[in-house]
Amino acid sequence: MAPPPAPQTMKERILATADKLFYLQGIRAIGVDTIAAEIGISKRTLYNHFPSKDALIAAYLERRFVAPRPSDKPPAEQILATFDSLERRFAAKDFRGCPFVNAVAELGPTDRAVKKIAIAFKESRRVWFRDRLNELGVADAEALATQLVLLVDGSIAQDLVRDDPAMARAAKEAAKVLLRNAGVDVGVR
Amino acid sequence: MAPPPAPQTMKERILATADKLFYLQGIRAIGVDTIAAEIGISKRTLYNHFPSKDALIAAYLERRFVAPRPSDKPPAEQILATFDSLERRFAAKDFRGCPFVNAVAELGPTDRAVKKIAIAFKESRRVWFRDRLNELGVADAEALATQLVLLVDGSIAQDLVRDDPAMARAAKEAAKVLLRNAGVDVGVR
DNA sequence: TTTTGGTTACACAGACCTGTGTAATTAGGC
DNA sequence: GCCTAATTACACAGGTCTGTGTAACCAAAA
Repeated sequence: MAPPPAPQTMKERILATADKLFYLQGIRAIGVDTIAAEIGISKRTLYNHFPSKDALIAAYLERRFVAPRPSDKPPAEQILATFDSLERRFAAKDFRGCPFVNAVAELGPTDRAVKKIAIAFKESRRVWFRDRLNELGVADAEALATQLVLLVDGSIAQDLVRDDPAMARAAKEAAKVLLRNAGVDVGVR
Repeated sequence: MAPPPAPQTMKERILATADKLFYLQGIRAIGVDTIAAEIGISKRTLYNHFPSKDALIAAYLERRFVAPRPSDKPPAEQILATFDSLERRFAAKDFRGCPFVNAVAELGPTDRAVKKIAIAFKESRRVWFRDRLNELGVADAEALATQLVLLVDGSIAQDLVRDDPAMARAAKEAAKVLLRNAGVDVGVR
């Protein structure tokens, strides 16, 4: 039924390893040598698949840019589930904040390409919230969606420095207040 | 009346320059040579004042750690004014996110010293909100204070990638809802 | 078998980094 | 004038980084 485990292409192996190292230790902190050594390939092979480290960085971020899969749960539940999933990710010891925000923070105002991807990602998340809110018939879905992404990114930043998964719960409680204030039913208070 | 412009000590000049460069371009992106050259001093002089770059980084962050000055305005106003001040900072072209979050993102899980300072800073901000909320007699000041810092850090992260000062206004509106929900009078809706 | 394409080992250029060593120079306090 | 302390110029060690050049190798396809 399931297709046989697709033999990972070399490119994918490189990307997966770059992802792990870049995300956990920082993009500037990891050299291409380190990535190649981790896989056990030569640096030459890596450069045969990516013309430069910058290209690898861009591919790393693009690979992180996955759309949330559609759900058939009620929109309000979907929204709140976001924060539960956040809490689970915070609890994992390999959580290190938002890769897009981190990349922008690290690579600075220099790197236009990185910033562009980060903006697209953030906007996609905001739009996802907005669409769910529209399904709920919320009046100013745009504004509320923005407020919800603030809670998401705020809890991520806080957890990054404090390592406290409770930040996700705090964000969820705040989100409930905002939703209720917009007329959304989020269960008994 | 005003004291004569205190002749900036060498140490302060170094710190001020390190601050500008570290903050705007990133800590890893700036070498000590660059800092010395920017001031027009020799690298040797810099190392006479700071034993290592790590020490300079720590001093940079500690210098950024300034307590908000006490105000005699009503607590609710003080809280909301936080977001106005945030909006002004976002509008400045030299805003580049929270230096503490950026440092943690950049220097990774490696640097304990940096993380420690960042945690202390974030906690001090939370406590400041909590104290204002207690003055207002809010029931669960701890929880609400946490939610407010989420909005602050969320808007900072969003502005970092999107360069959109409106994030501060969105955070302020959300804060108003949360405050009103806690029984605080924040003016007519 | 021969060809082809990806891979490896390895050296290397050129740049940048942190940190040190040293001797000459400057400037202020006495 | 003299002493002291900071500063300077400058070289350099030792490390890291990105990216390239090259010749050998291996496996599978033709």
